[in-house]
Order: sequence, then structure tokens, then C-alpha cells
Amino acid sequence: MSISSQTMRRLPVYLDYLKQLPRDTARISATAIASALELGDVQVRKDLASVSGAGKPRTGYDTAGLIQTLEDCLGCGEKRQAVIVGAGKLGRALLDYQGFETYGLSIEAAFDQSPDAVGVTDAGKRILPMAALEAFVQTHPIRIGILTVPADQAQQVCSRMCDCGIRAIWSFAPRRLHVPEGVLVQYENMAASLAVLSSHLAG
Amino acid sequence: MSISSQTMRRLPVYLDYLKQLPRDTARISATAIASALELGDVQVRKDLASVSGAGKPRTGYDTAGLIQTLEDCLGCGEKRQAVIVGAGKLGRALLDYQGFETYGLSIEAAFDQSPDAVGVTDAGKRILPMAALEAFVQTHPIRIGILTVPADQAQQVCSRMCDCGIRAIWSFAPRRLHVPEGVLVQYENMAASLAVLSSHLAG
DNA sequence: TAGATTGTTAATCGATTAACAATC
DNA sequence: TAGATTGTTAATCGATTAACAATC
Repeated sequence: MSISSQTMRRLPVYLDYLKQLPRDTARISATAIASALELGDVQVRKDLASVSGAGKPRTGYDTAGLIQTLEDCLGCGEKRQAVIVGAGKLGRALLDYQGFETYGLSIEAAFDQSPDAVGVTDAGKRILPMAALEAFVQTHPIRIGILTVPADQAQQVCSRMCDCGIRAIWSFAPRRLHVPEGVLVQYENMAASLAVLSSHLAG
Repeated sequence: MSISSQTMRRLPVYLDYLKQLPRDTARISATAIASALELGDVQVRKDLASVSGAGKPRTGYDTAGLIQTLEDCLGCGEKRQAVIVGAGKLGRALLDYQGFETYGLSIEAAFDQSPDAVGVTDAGKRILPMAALEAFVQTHPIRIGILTVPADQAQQVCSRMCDCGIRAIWSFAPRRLHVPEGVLVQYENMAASLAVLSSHLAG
């Protein structure tokens, strides 16, 4: 039974909520989670059922157990290695951001075509020249590529990533990408969010 | 007739695509747009119909006219002013990013509780102390607040934003926010995208 | 036992897709 | 005219919500 992508997107929201609860919260009900997160209680129960199945009538879920289950499901325990291509402001911000480690993502290095960008960041992460991309990816267990290059270079860099074996691409570039069968592209479309905000202000 | 939020999110995607076409592309069909963006042609036609209605059978849409219509609809012409609270790496990256100007968003200043953060960025944008937030928002036409503080400060900062008249909040903090009636919160949930990527690699 | 909660089955809702008439 | 394309109406699909039996 595969988990729908809508459910998958809510799992880290539940996990964040559970982790910020007081330490002594031994049990928690779907009803309580739903009310805190402003979601439907049936939706929460259904989402949790799709990964856990350990809820008990009357008492709810064991908090620690549920956190463990969600972490397992999101792969927080594993270390999934990624590289970033495009060491502009956004690329460097993501590179130095610690928060993704919580979810098992470790960004190993960034690459940039500009010789000026090459070096080491404040957090001690390496920025390497573009020419080093293929060798680096092939000598490390890199499976995720993060794209923070300008739109007009996105397809070209994406193709290079796919060619050296990257299986999942997280793209911040506003451009639809063409990838081989089996490679997943996840678009982080900031302009889309902005459009929704704007239409609220206008309407 | 109000535009659905799914459609609204696709409008900037269409706009980006149209703007990168060769200058001499006088007309374009929904079929062509759909095939380039890997969407359904009926979906594109329906989205465009909801804002334009200027498509002509056999010839398609006037490219320049469609760009203009989309820009109007997304408010690219207006200047919507925003502030950022939280001048960490992500906050500063967004502050200095030029790309949002294209969509009519102008980030006027950032605010941070740490005295060390206060100053001026590379791009010449001001970072001010938190105490200056209310006065700044009330003396400028700020309607959008961008939240890039840690999760545990998000609600408190969000409330201050709402209190001084901000009507739309774009939050990068992994925390559900409670806002008064009429204020829109748009969550940019990076962990959710990461979860989808991870499940692809695992599954 | 009574009551709160889970998990499942059925109904609803919204968005996408298919079918087709209208038009240039 | 013939053919490509638009825009609309109906059908489908997926996700959310409501109703309810099961359980501790």
C-alpha cells in the first residue's frame, strides 16, 4: 500500500509538531494533533494509519513510538547525501542550513561555474568548480541533486546530474526539466506561492 | 469568477515559459505550451481562459498579449512591499534575491533580534533591530511579511506582524501559525518536498 | 459500564481529463 | 472548404470529509 504524496507531505509536519511537545507527553490523540495543526481529525488518523497502525482506542498513540515511526518512514535515520549546483546566495544558504540533517539529508558540497565562488563557506562546506561535479558524484554515494542555478542553465546542469547517476532532483529554478525515466524532479516553486499571496491581497 | 489556487500557482509557470520564447514568437497555442511544460492541453486552455479569453481558434494566443495579461493578473506591475523577519542565512538570501521584483514584490528591509545581524547587506538592503519592526511597517505601505525565524519564535513574530497590519504572511518556519480572520498564511514547506524526494529514493 | 478514540466504509468535494460543438 | 484550435459541458479521478462500527 503506497502512501499518497499529499500524505507524504504532511508527515514531516506531524513529526515537527510531536517533537516540540513537552517531554512528558506520553500519549497523544489524532484529535489533539488535528486541532493544533488545524487539520481534520479523520485526515490525521488516516495519514497516521497509513504508516503506523499503532493507535489505541481511548488512549491515542504512544508519542515516542509515533515519532520513531515517522522518522523511520521519512528516512531521518539514514544519511542521504546530496550536492548543490549553483553557489549563489540561495545555494550557499541551503548549503549552510543545518535543518535538513534532521530529515537525514546531508549536503556534501556545492559546485559553481564561477571561479570566484570556489572555496569554503562559513560552515566549512566546500564549493568546487563545475568541472569537478562528475568525479565527485561518482566517488561519493550521492543520490540527490539540488539545483540553484539560473533558469537558463537549469536543463543543462540537470542533464549532467542525471548522466552521473543522480536519481532525484530538487529544483529551485523556474523551468520545467526533462529527465530520463526513473528520475524524480521536485520543483520548489517560490513564484507560485507568491502568486497565491498576491491574489489574496488583490482579491 | 474566482481563480482556483491550483490555477493561480501555474500562472507564473506559464509566464516564465512565454518570456523565454524567442522574441519573434508572435502567436502560441495552448497545445504547444502544454507539451513544453508537460501538462494537459485542456488544463492549459482552461487556466488561460480563466484569465484571458483572448484565444483564437486555429491561431492560438497572441504571445505579447498573453504575457501582458498574466503579468497584470499576477500584479507584476504593482510594487507590493514586504519585510523579512529573521536575517539568518535564508532570510538574507531572500532579501538580496532580485528575482521576486519580476513579480512585483519588493523586500524593503529585514529585522533580526540579534544586534550582530543589524547592518546593510551586500545588495544594500537594511537589516534593522526587531524593536523597529512596528514603526517601519506602519510608516511604509507594507502588506506582506516573510518569516524566516526559527520555529519556536514563529508564532510570536507572526502575531506582531498581524498586529501592525500585515495581511499576508509567507512562512518558511516549520510551524502552523494562528492568525486573525482575513490574514493569509502561505507555508513554504521545504521538509515536505524533501519527504517526497526521499520516498522516491526509498520506494 | 460509559465515553473517548481508532480505523474503515460511504459520501462529498474539487480538480483534472475526455468529449465535442463552435470558430476562424 | 478542411483542419487546427478554442472553450465548454460531462465524466473521471483523487483526496477530503462524514458516518459509524469496533475497541479499550
